Amino acid sequence: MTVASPVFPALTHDHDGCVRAALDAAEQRCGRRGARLTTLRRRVLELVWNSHEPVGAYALLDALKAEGQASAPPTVYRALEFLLEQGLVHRLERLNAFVGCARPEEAHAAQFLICTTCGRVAELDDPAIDAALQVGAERLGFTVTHQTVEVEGCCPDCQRALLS
Amino acid sequence: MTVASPVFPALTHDHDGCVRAALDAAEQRCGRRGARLTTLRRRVLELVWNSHEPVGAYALLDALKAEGQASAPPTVYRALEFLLEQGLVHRLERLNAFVGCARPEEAHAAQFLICTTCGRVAELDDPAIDAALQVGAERLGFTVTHQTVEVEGCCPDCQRALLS
DNA sequence: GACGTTGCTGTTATATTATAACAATCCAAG
DNA sequence: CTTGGATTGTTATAATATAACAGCAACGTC
Repeated sequence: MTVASPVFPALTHDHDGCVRAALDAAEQRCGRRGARLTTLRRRVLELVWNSHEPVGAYALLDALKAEGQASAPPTVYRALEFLLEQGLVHRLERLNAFVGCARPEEAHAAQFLICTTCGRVAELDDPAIDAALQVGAERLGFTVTHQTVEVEGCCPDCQRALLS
Repeated sequence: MTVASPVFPALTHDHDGCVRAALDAAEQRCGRRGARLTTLRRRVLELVWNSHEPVGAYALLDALKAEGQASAPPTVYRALEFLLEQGLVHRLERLNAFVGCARPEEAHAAQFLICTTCGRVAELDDPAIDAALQVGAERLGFTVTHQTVEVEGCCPDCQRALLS
């Protein structure tokens, strides 16, 4: 079986396993932290994980409505806010969209690679990038509280596809 | 006289000089590139430069209206699009707002330090950060076309102010 | 188990940011 | 001068996000 990848997932990977793993990790993390992963929140997390592409809030809203869940924008935004707080999803600022967090276990300053060809996103957690940022900021006496690092470009799969 | 700073400008710096320098650089750059820095575009650039804080598109729109310029959202967004293309302003994704480019002369991958206390923004052009990103991306076979690096935190001035 | 408190969800309304589409105008090149 | 392309004006609307309040469910305390 193919395992969920921390970078660009294989085009044919066990995505159901991917989602299950994410939901299990979420249950555990919320349990430990005394946070309530309600049915709605769990469902939104699952919807976010349904692809490795970022999902917009209104796409999630439509999905909820489609399955009969009474929903309006705040329904989705509140669930997302919770999931962000718990470190279970990330927000991509350039896209106004959300992806599941690849490493909900540990605290981390994430960086994202966004393939503008296929739309997939890979989450990096590269300490070297983080360090370079900290150093650059410190040199100006600036104290960092949060980083947004989003890199656009072309993923390996799409580069191969474009050559052939 | 205090000179325009590439990082956080002194609280009392020659801001008029700052703006004039930016407009002059813009004229030159557009001249060289055969781009038309029209009255409207020049005026929008000037409004962006009126502070070192990021400005939203609708704030610019209000400013234009206030001075009698017939304006609607497309007026401002089109001017901003032009200025972005020419490398004269940057867009801050986290804030949906715009700042003047500190180094319109040269091509560069910019990083931004956003002070969440005073709202000012400093533009970095730190090759080490750029390099770390390139390396991290290459390691996955990812080709970078654009970077968004926005760091939130507390600037030196505000740290001092908070201590006293 | 009743009760109050807290947090979660539903609902309506609205704010904020951004773009589509087409008409009018300007301007530079021939 | 006129013609073609770029720029601006104008109207309408799309897409993203939040405020405010009401109802309800879960949780601890007695």
